[in-house]
Amino acid sequence: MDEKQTFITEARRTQIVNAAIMTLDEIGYIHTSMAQIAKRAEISTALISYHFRDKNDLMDYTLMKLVTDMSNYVLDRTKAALGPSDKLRAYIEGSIAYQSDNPSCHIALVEIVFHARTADNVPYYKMNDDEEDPLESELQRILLLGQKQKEFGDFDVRIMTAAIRGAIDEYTLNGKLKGYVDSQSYSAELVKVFNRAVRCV
Amino acid sequence: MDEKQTFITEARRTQIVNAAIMTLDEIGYIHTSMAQIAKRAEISTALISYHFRDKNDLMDYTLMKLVTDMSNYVLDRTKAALGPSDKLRAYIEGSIAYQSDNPSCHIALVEIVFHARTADNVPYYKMNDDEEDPLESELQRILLLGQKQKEFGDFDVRIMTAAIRGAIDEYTLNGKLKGYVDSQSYSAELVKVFNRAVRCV
Amino acid sequence: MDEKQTFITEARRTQIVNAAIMTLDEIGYIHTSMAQIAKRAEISTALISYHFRDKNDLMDYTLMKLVTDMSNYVLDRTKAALGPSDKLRAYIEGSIAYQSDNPSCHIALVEIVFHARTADNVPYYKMNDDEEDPLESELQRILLLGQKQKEFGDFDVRIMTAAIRGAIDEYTLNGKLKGYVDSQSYSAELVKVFNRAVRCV
Amino acid sequence: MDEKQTFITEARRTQIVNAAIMTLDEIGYIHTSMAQIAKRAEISTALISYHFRDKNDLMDYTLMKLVTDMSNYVLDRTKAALGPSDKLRAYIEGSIAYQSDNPSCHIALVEIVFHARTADNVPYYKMNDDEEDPLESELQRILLLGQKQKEFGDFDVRIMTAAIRGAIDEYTLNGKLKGYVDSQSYSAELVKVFNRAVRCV
DNA sequence: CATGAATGAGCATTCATTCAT
DNA sequence: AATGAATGAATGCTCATTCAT
Repeated sequence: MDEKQTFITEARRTQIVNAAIMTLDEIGYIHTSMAQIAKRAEISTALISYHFRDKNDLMDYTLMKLVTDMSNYVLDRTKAALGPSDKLRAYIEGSIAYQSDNPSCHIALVEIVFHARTADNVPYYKMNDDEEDPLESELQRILLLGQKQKEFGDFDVRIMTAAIRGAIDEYTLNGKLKGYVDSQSYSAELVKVFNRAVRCV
Repeated sequence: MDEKQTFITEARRTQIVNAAIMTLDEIGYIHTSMAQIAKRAEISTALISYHFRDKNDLMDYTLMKLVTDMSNYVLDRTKAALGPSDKLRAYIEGSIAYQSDNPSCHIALVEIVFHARTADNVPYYKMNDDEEDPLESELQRILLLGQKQKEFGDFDVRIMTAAIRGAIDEYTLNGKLKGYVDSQSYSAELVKVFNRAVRCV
Repeated sequence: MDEKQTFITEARRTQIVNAAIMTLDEIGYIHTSMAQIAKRAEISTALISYHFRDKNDLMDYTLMKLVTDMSNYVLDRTKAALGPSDKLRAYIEGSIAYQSDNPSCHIALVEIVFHARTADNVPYYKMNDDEEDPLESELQRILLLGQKQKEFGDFDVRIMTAAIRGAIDEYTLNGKLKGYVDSQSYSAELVKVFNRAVRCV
Repeated sequence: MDEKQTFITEARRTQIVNAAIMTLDEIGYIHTSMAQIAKRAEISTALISYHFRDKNDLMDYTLMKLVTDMSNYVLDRTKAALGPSDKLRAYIEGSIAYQSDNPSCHIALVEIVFHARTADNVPYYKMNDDEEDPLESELQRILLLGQKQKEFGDFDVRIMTAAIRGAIDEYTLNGKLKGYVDSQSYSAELVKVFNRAVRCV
């Protein structure tokens, strides 16, 4: 019985989170009200309040799920690749492929990150907590490995990490870019760019 | 008389826009209501409505001012630099210096870009209109010049532009980064990274 | 359960509509805000928004109810009367009796008709749509019947209809009149007047 | 000098009143704000406040002008007519002709009468003050004359007055009617109707 | 577990009016 | 005489949340 209830509860939470993602993608964070999410989930708003403490709780949970999904997607590819160069390629290609394969999810993720704020009103994108971002760590690990194996030259790993990730995210954050190149070309060219950047003479 | 009145009006508009920037920085786009802006400007909300058609008008005007300010700041530096490599350095250093010299302005800019939407609910960051971004054009011009003068190698200019700008913006958009490196170090390292990326053998 | 919920909702809507009628009568259309209606209904304004799409929706619904009520009141009397002359008498007496028996309702009706406007800003009283007014139709039917049965003479039915209805409404629309004659005398005299008018030699 | 100022003042008041009439006709009482009137008069709202104590004062003054205009229009015709029957015809025809010759004025008049309220919130149309309406008095005088000269039969003069005036006003207040008959036909038929009604055997 | 009903707080905006100039 | 600037109050409406059922 208890198990069954938990199962139902879990299913509901998933259903709500998926509706939240749809809503975020379709109408953006600002217009994403409990009512809009409830409409898409075909349930009442009160039921959302029942399953999540408040709107913030729902957004946090949704963000977590989105981050985890994306991480798994990319990490699967980097783990499978052999050697730092190949792993770097897998990282870049995987990241951009995720964006174009799951556009709704990536838009939802962006909408939350840039709109949600902590209780003290600190925006998520400014946050500097101790929680580690698995994708960031993975990229750092790849770059360090490359330096250790002398495949890569000398550079500040965290800054290179930031540069690569910024360049990757630009594809979602820059509407004009999408109109100019498809995701595969962008990712292929980015691999070349950072291959050069990483290999100092 | 007419001049004086225009002066008063212009001063008020400036005051309101500055209050809007403060508000966006402090509490974020979502909580930036007319009332909050008015509070910071120490005027009534009705006075904002008197000087701006509506909230959207105020936000657009504010965005325009922020974009223009930042563009001028960076363009002043790139125009002064000689030769593609130096211009590229000036572009990167200028962009990041602006962010750290005018943190409120840059946050306000980010808040508007990622939250504001057109009448058809298209987010500004997804927009793909014909209006050219002077900073983007300048960077493209610099890269083309470098290629023409054989100082830079062969690469897709628009993609390289996107990569550089993404890497630059990462400094504002990634809270952890700021905790790790100061803006000068980040900008210095970024210059090195893209110097290598741009110079193919 | 479903029935009960519908019952509660219907009761609330009725309560709100009645409060709207009271408000219209007491302070007139212009001052009839959601807040004033809510105050009289002793509920929150948000609850009105919950039960009606918007203010216009509430006003339309209220108007419909008022028109229906008045129509039923008068039509009950004309249907019961036999022969054109008697029906005409019943129409005039019924119409004026309704006004004096339900003064709030009739004032509310007048306030809506003369103040409400369509989305294109056309006042209801100027509207010329195809929807038929049951009271107007009934009066036309009575007059036609009288002509067919040679009880009435020759005249333009629609114009006579307008004249009779205008004379009836004058009792509500002319404050001085009420101070001079009671409704029964007015209605009795009107019957005489139009009996003569209708019976041409 | 004083005279000149008074002249200017009077001209301004007239200009404002005319703008008010235009506004009332075009967008209705509810939307007739000081700003809308000022826009049409091509002056500032403050100037309206300077020339009229408040909005109510302006509306009262406008109503007075409209009533006077219409009265003069009709009275000119009834005074010129000879004999009760002819005067009655002149009254009905004149009233309806005014409506169709000065549609904006008549609409403005209706809009004020049905929307404006005294300080104690009594609607103008319900008012029962001692001030006499020159048109009402004239019609009563005509009917009394007819009875005295035995041209008209026996009936309550004030009620007949109300009936005639109600029937006349119906032409403006009933949008469908205008779609069905032109004003001349309506007025001709009304003359016939009340000729019969007035002449008892 | 799920909902309809209900609310208080907040929103952008409009308005008549005032006042210094 | 005329205006632009300014305001407080009020408007219709939306929202996240609560609660009895």
